[in-house]
Amino acid sequence: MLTIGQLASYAGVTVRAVRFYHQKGLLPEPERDRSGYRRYDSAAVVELIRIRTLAEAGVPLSRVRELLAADPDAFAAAVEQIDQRLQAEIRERRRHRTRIAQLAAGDSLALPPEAVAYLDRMRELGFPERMVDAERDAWILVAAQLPKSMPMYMASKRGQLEDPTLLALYRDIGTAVFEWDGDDPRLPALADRLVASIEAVYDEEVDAYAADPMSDELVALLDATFLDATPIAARMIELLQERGWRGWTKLERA
Amino acid sequence: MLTIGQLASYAGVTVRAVRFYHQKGLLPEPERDRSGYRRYDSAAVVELIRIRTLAEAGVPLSRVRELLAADPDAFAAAVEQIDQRLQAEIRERRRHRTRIAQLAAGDSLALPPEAVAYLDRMRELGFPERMVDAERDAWILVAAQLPKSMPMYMASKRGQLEDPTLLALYRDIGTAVFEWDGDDPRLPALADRLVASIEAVYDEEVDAYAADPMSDELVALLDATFLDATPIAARMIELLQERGWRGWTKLERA
DNA sequence: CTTGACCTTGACGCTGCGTCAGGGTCGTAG
DNA sequence: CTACGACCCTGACGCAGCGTCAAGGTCAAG
Repeated sequence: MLTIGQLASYAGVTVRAVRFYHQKGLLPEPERDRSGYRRYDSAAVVELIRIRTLAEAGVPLSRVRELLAADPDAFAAAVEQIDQRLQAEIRERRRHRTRIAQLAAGDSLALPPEAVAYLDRMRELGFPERMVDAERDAWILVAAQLPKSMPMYMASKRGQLEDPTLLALYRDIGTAVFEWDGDDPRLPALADRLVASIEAVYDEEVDAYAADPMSDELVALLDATFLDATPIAARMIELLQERGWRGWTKLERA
Repeated sequence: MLTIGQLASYAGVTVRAVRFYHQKGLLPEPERDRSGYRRYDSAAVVELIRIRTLAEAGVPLSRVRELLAADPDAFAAAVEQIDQRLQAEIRERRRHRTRIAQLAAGDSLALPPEAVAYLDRMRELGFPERMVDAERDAWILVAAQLPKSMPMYMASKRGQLEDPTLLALYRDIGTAVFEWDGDDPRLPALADRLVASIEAVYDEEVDAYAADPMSDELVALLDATFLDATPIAARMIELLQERGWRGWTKLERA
């Protein structure tokens, strides 16, 4: 007759695990000897090895109990289901791997590759780091809500970076955002240039964006981010409104 | 300013998760409004999305905290380590899949395929089911301790099944095990036949088994299984001893 | 004023055991 | 005979990462 320690070592599990299986009703409690020790026969080793085999195959213990008692058909069906679960877990891990592979660089935390490329292009063009950071944070918010639209947005933004007029405008907006006060006298002129560029592209862009529209909440969040980020925000929105454009993130003709 | 519910929905997590991240120090507790509600700015959304991105990539929360604060080099090293872990988990699931694939048939619970094949061959040859079951349980014990030796054991056993003399002996032992009493008068004659077959193969088999020897404990366990299983066991061991062979599972010249 | 949707803290539940704590028991060695 | 180390016993807490009540307070709309 075996003690619990011997049983456990034959089956390759810990003593604690054996007691746990007793508690869960997976393995029947054996007779006790006169000092209260559990005493097992060799059949218990076989049972325990069966339990361990299923458990090691990733079967939850609650199902192990069913499986040990199941007829061959039910057993086969259960095995099939468990295999499905394992496959799903493998797919999940694979997705995680590709995801963390993208995390190698700092920006890509929570951003798709095309957004990382866009931010890198901004850096190449000499935009200041804090402007890139602000853009990054805004795009993280968009990517979380509208991941499918990110390629479209990024293609559009990258195109704008290659237009010298727009590029100059962006640079100046960057300077204004980080260095000007809300009452800076240069703001109206900047608003004029911005309105001109909006009017040049608005009609085609609005169609592209309409396919997968931002929720009102996301628009409000991005507007709030802008207002939090710079003292010129409120004034700039006012100036745009005076010029016939309402909003910021999602501009509309007033 | 956002409530906890809005924050959570922007980041795609549950309210409970946000509070949990606060509790774990992953996300700083924000200001409260006059009624005690937490109020968040949009930067909190970005932080929360970062946390969620790492957590979804399978990073344990304790490491998420480090990672959010880590410099790029440490971050890259940590990412590498996490990737290793994911790969290991994938390999583990793959092993589990192959393992449960073997479980499709009942015997293969805890047995390698060659053992299943051996048991199937026994069935083909008309051995009674309970004898096959007894063999199966014994081999489960061996496979748990000496998995690498199973091909060798099974090759040996399968060879023996194809020898007509040994086959007849095995059938008769099976009958004796399940149907005779310990004092059956036919036992001495059966012991004579068994000894003859042992002596025919012992010297070569003993070398094969010596490469990866059974522990004394395993031998004792298998002997105990035999003694538990049939009333003829004790007498048979006696008769073998009279004929110069000690033991059962592991026979030695006395 | 009521309703229903939110917010608050606190506590327990889940898996599969690991790890004390605070005992008793066994076998062997001195 | 006693001491020692290696076992055994039960009971309880701990772990991750939240989900899910419980028992309230708050807010916006009708």
